[in-house]
Amino acid sequence: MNLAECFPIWDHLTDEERAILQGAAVKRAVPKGTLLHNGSADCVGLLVVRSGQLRAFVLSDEGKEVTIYRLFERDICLFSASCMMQNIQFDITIEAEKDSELWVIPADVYKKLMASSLVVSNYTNQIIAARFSEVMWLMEQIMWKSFDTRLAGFLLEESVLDGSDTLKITHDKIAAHLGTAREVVTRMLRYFQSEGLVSLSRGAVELTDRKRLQKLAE
Amino acid sequence: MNLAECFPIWDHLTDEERAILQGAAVKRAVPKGTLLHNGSADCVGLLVVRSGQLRAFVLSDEGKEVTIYRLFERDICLFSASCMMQNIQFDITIEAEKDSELWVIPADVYKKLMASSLVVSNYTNQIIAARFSEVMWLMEQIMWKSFDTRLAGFLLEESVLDGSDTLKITHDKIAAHLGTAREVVTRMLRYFQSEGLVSLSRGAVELTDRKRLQKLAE
DNA sequence: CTTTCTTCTGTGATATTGTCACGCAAATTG
DNA sequence: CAATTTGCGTGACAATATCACAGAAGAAAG
Repeated sequence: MNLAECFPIWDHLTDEERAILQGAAVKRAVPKGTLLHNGSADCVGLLVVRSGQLRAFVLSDEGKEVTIYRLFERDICLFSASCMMQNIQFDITIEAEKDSELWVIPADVYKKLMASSLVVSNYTNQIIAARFSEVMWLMEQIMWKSFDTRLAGFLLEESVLDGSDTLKITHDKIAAHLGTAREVVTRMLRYFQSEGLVSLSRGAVELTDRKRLQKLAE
Repeated sequence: MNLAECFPIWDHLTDEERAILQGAAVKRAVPKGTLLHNGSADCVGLLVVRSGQLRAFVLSDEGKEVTIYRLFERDICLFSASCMMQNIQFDITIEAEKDSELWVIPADVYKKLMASSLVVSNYTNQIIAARFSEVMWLMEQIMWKSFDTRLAGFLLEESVLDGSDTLKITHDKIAAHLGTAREVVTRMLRYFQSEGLVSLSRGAVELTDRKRLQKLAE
């Protein structure tokens, strides 16, 4: 997967701009679990996902987490380069959720490009707006959906991403994704199991009744 | 308050761009309580606050609310023109919280400007990033702060905005701002009163111990 | 100035979710 | 195989949300 395929605006760039991007971009392969960006501590630069999957989440002082969105093939992670926008006043953490291959584009290179290219600037706008939308969606979920609904939705989403009915995931991880406590997940999963929606085993959740889960998730 | 004073980038626009903006902008005065934008139902265009105060909030299906941010003099409200960005996938509602004077700039005019002016595009970026930051802040508050903390913070903020220690506000309104139920607000306020932090009367909350409220709000 | 109506507040009962404090069992390591 | 780590289960309790009222203060109507 080359850069051109990841940037839908590639065709609208000048030869010079393409050269700058191509010249500055560095390939990087990271194994599952790698921490790619840690709040305001670093400013690795723009990450472009060539393959694999990243997770963006918020970390509280006490170490609690909530996943705010995911990044897949061709997605661009701006917030690993949030230092280049002084108006971004929050910290996000990014980790590789699967073994991934990335392009890394230094923040200052992209910043210059944004400052000089209308196409890049407008495209960046689109990206931020898209992430913003995901966060708003999450907020509405957190505020107004009950936990069973959110859990059912999460399980279904995971099973789509994994392409399998049996999720290899611990209650702890699920809790971190949803921003709640492990016990809460355990209890709800047991309830789901008693209702025949899932089947549980150590480190795994098997979805046994997608239809009813779907209904729960609305 | 003219347009130039509201756009920090005014000096960086071409004469033509200024003329376009100036020609398209319409003054509008609205009384407190006016609904300026209602989800995806309309697309009034960009709102620029000449004076007064606006409130942006999210509305659930059941009619519950949370305030996500406010707009003051010189602030620009993009989301009343969110129709011009197809990546914005959420609905917010905007209302005048005080009698306000606005400039209204038609969405298509601004859209064209954004598509042709690097300065405008980058500035729009900044605005979105700023709003995004406010929403992220709110999310962290909702997720990880207890309700007494949030309430104390809200009361202090209100008293700054009103420039008074005695807030003319009902428990219902407070609940809508914070996205919770009226009873919850009532109970916490009673507790605050029993602790000597506030003094309550019908339709009003008087802050009697700012220091301890501040400490509560961290 | 009463009466009526509406808005705002208070409160108990109950449901849901979060927190704390454990204990146990399955894997993993030495 | 013993020791340790990791994941899960559970009861007790705290915080917040929901529901169902009831009463009180102010506004409107007569």
